[in-house]
Amino acid sequence: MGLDMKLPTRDTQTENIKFLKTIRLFKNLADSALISLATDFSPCECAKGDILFWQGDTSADLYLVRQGKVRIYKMSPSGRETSINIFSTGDIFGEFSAIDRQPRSATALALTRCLVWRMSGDVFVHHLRTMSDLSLELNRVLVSKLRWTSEFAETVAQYDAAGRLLHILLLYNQQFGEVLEAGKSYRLELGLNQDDLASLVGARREWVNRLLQSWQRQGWIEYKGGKIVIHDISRMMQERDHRLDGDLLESPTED
Amino acid sequence: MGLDMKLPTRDTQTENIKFLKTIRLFKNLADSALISLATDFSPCECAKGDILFWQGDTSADLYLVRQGKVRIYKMSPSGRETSINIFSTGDIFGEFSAIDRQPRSATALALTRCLVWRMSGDVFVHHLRTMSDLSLELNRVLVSKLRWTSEFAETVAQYDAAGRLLHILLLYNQQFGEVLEAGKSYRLELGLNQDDLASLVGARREWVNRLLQSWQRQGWIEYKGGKIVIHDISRMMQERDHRLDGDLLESPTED
DNA sequence: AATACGCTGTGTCCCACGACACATTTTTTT
DNA sequence: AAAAAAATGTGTCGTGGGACACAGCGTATT
Repeated sequence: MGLDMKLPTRDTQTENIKFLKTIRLFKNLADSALISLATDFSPCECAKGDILFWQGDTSADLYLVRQGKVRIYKMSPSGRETSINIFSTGDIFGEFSAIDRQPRSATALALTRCLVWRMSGDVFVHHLRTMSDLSLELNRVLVSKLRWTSEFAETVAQYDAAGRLLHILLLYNQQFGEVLEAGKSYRLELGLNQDDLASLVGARREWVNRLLQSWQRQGWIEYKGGKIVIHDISRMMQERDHRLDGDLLESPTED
Repeated sequence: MGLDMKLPTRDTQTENIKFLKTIRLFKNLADSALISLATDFSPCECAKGDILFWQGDTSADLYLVRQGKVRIYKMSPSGRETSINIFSTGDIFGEFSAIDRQPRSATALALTRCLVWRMSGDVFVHHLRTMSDLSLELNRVLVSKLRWTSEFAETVAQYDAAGRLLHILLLYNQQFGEVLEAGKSYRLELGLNQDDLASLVGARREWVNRLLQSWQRQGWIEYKGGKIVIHDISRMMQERDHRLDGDLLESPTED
């Protein structure tokens, strides 16, 4: 969109190594290991709108985002888009299929023009096998994802629709929100319309609309064309927690 | 409860090895590796109702169920118990904390008298570090759990309460159901009362009761004191899918 | 400029499900 | 066996939120 700068296609080796060191998965590795990894990544530029892989296909490459944003999404059986993840510089994705050779569970779409590094799944597994530190760190990374995902899975059902919407917005804000005033206001630009949001939280578009409207009227957020400005994040978090099943009796909050 | 047989406290070494080979995480390992693992597990008998670890504590042992059932559950902030998982013979749990040294995210409770094998987290990590096959297989196991959990997280919100209950019952049935007639009827003994089921699916006990009653009246299941007999599993699956958001328009099923 | 299509706002109706209130049954304790 | 506690069954009422219908709007297309 507004990104018109040149993508860095010709980094020097030391720059590459420095970059790899910023990735959690790689940060504990020796330089020699990093060099070996770096040579097995092949840079690959893609245009906005390009598809890196499709849900269901059997490719098994691993990707590392060097520049830009990639969106991972899934189609539900009813054909609606569900579950979103946005990866940007420094994030790794596609590792599931590299590791277990199962078909892709989602589609990866370049949201902006971007530069990604790609490594074949076989090569990655080879590195895992030979670098025990890498494999161990991957264990840790996967465990932390799993903790997070389980936490999420276990709590979704405890929220009502409004709680789920707040929950998801706050989660995305943590990941992608641009800070306007720390602990207070943020800008979230997900490129999701109300239909997308609705399918994410398992609600109807109309209801999402009404919720957003009402929060907007309360002055907590501003919603305009997929862009959300959060004015009072702590109020939103409070409201979300308030909507946890069973919490409803307590805390005599009047509005 | 009805389990009065002796727990096997003194298996021979070959029996132990044979047992370890039935575990997905270990099944590809060489015998020498298995022997080394087996000696680092210490068997540990516990009574029904014993707590193996508490949510929040900093123990980091890994457990392998040799006999019996263990339930993993969590307290929501509002103090309600959310049951997450039930493990039985051959299942491994507690590996998260062993790997990342974070506090336990849930409590482990022995549902029956059971025999578990325990290994210190440090020792386990040591094995991971020295057996690359083990670490690799752990990565695969974690990825498959992640795929499963994400899938679950993404779909829960799409079901109504009845759909979620069906969904969970069918999942548990896959894991623990005793086959009465393949593809038709099963017996499920979870040791969960209606309150537990309700907290699992984010519904009220009374509603769960009404749902179970109604399915019972339809002849699909039988519910008695925590034991569920499924009479017509395909009918239940059909009903569950029917309740997936967005599927409601199609399939003119009359009942 | 005109038609069209995708997104957003809002009203109206209605049912799935939560809240509360008890009755009844089963299990546990003494 | 009696008493207490836990779990289950059922009625009544209120509401969150889904279904449907249609009215702006904005921005692509011709």
